[in-house]
Amino acid sequence: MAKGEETRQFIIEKAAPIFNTKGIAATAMSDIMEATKLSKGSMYVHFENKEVLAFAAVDYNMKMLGDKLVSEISKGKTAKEELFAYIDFFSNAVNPPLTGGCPLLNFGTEADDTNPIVKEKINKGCNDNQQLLTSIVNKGIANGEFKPNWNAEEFALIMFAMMEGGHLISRMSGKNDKMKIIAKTLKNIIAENSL
Amino acid sequence: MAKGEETRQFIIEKAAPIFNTKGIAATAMSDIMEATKLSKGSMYVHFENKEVLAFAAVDYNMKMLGDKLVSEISKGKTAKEELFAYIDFFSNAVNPPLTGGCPLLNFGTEADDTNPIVKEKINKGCNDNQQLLTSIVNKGIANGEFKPNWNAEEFALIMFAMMEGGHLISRMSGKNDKMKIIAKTLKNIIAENSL
DNA sequence: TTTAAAAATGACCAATCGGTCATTTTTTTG
DNA sequence: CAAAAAAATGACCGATTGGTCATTTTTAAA
Repeated sequence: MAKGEETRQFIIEKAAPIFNTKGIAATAMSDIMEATKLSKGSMYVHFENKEVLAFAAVDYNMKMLGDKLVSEISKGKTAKEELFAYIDFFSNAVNPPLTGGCPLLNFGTEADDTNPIVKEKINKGCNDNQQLLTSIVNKGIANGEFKPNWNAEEFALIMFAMMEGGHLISRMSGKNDKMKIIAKTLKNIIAENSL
Repeated sequence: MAKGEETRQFIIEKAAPIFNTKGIAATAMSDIMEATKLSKGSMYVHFENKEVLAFAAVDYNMKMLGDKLVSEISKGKTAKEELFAYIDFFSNAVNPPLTGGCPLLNFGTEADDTNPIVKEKINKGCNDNQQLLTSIVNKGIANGEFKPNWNAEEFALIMFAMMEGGHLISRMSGKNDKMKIIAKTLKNIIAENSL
């Protein structure tokens, strides 16, 4: 990797958790300068403005989360184990896999009325998550693991919505008890649809 | 109402939807000045600083939403109708009852790592919503409307989480189809637990 | 090793931020 | 109606914002 691209990636890595924690509007370029120990001029060598850096940070956060998620899911041997791995992966909202919590929730609520580009990125992230869940359920149906009449898309939607809502609730309370109940409920639904 | 209190309320009313749309950090006092057509000095007669105004705006948004919600719910004659009214009330995320969408989602995700006071306000809002749902279900159980073994608290949690998650999903897509599926699913669960 | 290109620097800029305050205007009170 | 109190004004302040650019330093190519 050329030096320029190396620095660019380094800046994104340092900026991503700051944007995810403070939000795009509340994050100043000076915050990134402090985190990277780089000068202001250097930042603008690699990013034409703050917005472009924010876009890259949003992408990076989503990719990191997705990679970690896929890595966890791939440990499951059956469709059921994969769904359980998904649930467990997001079940600790107090100490989430990403600094600042779920980027879909964070950037989505900030962007929804102000930033159509970020909004569309998050929309894609939501759809990707649901499609991932849908495909796991459908695989399990094809496997003979799950009941053939189980509505995969509908379950994927319900599960994703419940986990995002649970994430919000748990982060507000600073406690994980309600997320645990949601996880348990989802696992029960999966068990009910297992053969 | 004294003139001072009148102006104070007027400022809050104008500021509330702006904060709920743009977020606390991204809302400038100049935005409020423009919306109220009041001078900067006047703002600081009624609010010692922006943070205090933001607190008042958060409270106002939550109270407005709660009042509208209670007003809708009170139209229901049975516990089941009340739950359905709750669902319908929040089912249009594209044109939500409050400008900017759900303040619990908006302020919660902005405040979670940066503003403990707002965070606690939102935490209380989440708990109040769940308690409201819990009490409706318990009333229905006492009524003989619902199955006596239905876990009211657990359902309240699941329903609230699903609606918040659905709200996020629908606002990102700009479409209401998935929120409708969530509403239908919740109504099915209620029907299954009805006698 | 020389040289051209890329990267890094930090002083500098205009605009905007939250906030203050002496002054004027309006409202309330006696 | 007069006097006191409260409310409203807008010029002004220092700090910070995102962003620029001439200059220096580092890297890569010949």
